[in-house]
Amino acid sequence: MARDRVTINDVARAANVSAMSVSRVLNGRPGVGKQTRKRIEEAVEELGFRPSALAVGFRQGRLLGSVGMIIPRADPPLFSSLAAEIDERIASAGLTTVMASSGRNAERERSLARGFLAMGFEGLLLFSEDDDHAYLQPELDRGKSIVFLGSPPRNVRAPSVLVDNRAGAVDALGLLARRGHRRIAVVGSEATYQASERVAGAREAMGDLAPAEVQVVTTEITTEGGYRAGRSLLDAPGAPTGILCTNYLLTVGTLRAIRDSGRHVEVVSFDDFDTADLLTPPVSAISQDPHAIAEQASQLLLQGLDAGDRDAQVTTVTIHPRLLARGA
Amino acid sequence: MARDRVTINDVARAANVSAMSVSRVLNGRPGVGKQTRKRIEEAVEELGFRPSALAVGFRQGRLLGSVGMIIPRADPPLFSSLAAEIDERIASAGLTTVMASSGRNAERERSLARGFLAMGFEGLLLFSEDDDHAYLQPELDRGKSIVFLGSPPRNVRAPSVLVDNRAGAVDALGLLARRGHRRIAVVGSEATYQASERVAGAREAMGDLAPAEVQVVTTEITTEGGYRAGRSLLDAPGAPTGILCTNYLLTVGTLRAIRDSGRHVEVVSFDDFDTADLLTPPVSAISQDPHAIAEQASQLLLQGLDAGDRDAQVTTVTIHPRLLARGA
DNA sequence: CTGTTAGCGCTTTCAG
DNA sequence: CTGAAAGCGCTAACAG
Repeated sequence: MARDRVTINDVARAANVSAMSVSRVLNGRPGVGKQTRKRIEEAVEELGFRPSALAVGFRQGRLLGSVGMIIPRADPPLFSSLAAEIDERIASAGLTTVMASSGRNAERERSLARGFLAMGFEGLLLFSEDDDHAYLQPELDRGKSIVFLGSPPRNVRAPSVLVDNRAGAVDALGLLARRGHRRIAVVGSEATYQASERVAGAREAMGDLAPAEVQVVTTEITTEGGYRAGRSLLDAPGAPTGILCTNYLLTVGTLRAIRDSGRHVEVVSFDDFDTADLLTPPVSAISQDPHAIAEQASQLLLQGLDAGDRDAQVTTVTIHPRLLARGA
Repeated sequence: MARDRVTINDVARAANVSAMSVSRVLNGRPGVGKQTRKRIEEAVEELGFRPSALAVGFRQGRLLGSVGMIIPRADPPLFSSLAAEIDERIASAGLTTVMASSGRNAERERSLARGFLAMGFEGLLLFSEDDDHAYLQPELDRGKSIVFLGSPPRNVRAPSVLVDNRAGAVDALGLLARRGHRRIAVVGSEATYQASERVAGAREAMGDLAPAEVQVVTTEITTEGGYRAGRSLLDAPGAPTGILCTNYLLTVGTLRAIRDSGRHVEVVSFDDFDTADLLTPPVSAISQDPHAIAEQASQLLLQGLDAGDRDAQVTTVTIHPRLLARGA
């Protein structure tokens, strides 16, 4: 029973009124008698009627109350905590954040971004790993509010909240050098914008660190990749005594490699994580403050939503990550 | 320019054809001449036309290709890894997973669940913390595929993938007892179904553990709550030597309390986490295998989507969590 | 307080 | 190969 969608007309018929009265009741609008209202409410309940958000959205030309957020993956702690923080702020502005993950696939990222906007979401938070965003020009022209997170918009003008990845990497190497390490390694990756910025930062800093030697190993962004990179560093002669890992997963893998090697190696992790202070020895970290990023991002997004048509100047916020020196 | 939504009619006009031909081209359907097709494609490009997913969905009565997933929060590692695993599987079935988090608020959870279904998603994965799901009856009657994760459907029949939380807690206490601990504590919470099941399991097991003494402390599910609970246990006389933490956040907080107290305490964590094996001493864990859960959940969901109208029997899959004994 | 009309953007159906 | 008509469910705008 009730296999077919129950429409507003079914309710109207059951309550012996017009669809308009039902609509008014549904939306809590005045202009319906107490009796009638009651009959309608009963009919709604009876039939299990749910207004089709699709029809409403279609009618209004947009889906009110929702913004989209696209992240590369749901599981890295940074993305998930950022997502949670942003979600909270958007929620307290009375909106719903709808998320999807691109699975680190640019094609999927694009179709999600377009899809969300086509579904009538008026705002989009885009944690992009794509290197061209020109395809979003039409939706920007149409006044959609798009905020880039973590990596800058390419070939398109839009507000963004960025992190100074290079500076973070420089700080991290500085700490290792200050702590007396002379053989330093960087376990990194070129797979994403963030990762390669960090590696680039490390490369830039190398010159200033003499007499310390810095070697860079790149690998895929997985714990396994980190483990292999760590093993290869530690098994070779002249193994490093200090390592910067440019990503959480690489940190975990490298830490396992260090444990298995039995050596004492100091690690700095780009991206802090819950248990960094609990490890022995504690792991120092470059922390991208999720609060700060979430705060800026949600503010920019909400501003963009309000802005309506006037195209405000495009804001870029760059956050300098903090070095959390632990141990020693 | 292009402030207003570009519609299929604008494209049709620009290309000097009817809307139907544009529609055919858009959907890759045959029956359009090469020349015409080309003109239309150019006009689409020119105008930056994007078909309104809202209009299409409305027309078809549903939003094809998407399923919804609701999680309590995006940041706990278990939810985020589960979300990522499920997303992957749904994606390889050619569908998109759209996520939202309830912020641990039952009201929000309901409106999201209804909202997703009202938006025309045909499937919903619900990681619920609500204790009544009768409100979903109408959508189930209408043939929506809803799969419950982690906690059972209440007052409604729907497939679910559950974890035997009690058994996990029993296993964990068993490990501590086997390892010779005679003063054991449980840091838990009654705030959610999962948490209270675990505490209940621990209470059940207490009798069988004599001569060990087991005390239970409940607190809020945050690292701070775990820290406070840990401190209160460790500062009191007869402090426990083994602690079961029934939730990741509680584990982190308790571990900090242990570190600060300078004591040696063995911890078992309900829910494994990346760095559990890297801590000193290593932290044993009760692991809810995200792969297994994701596998079952996505399968049930996809089955439900295919099922159409025939209401198959309602499947409940219960997964027995694994004890990962570490150290010692 | 209540109802009628019209149309949002798209696609199905049926004619040419 | 192409187009005209009709309608999906809902709500503004306008009667009554």
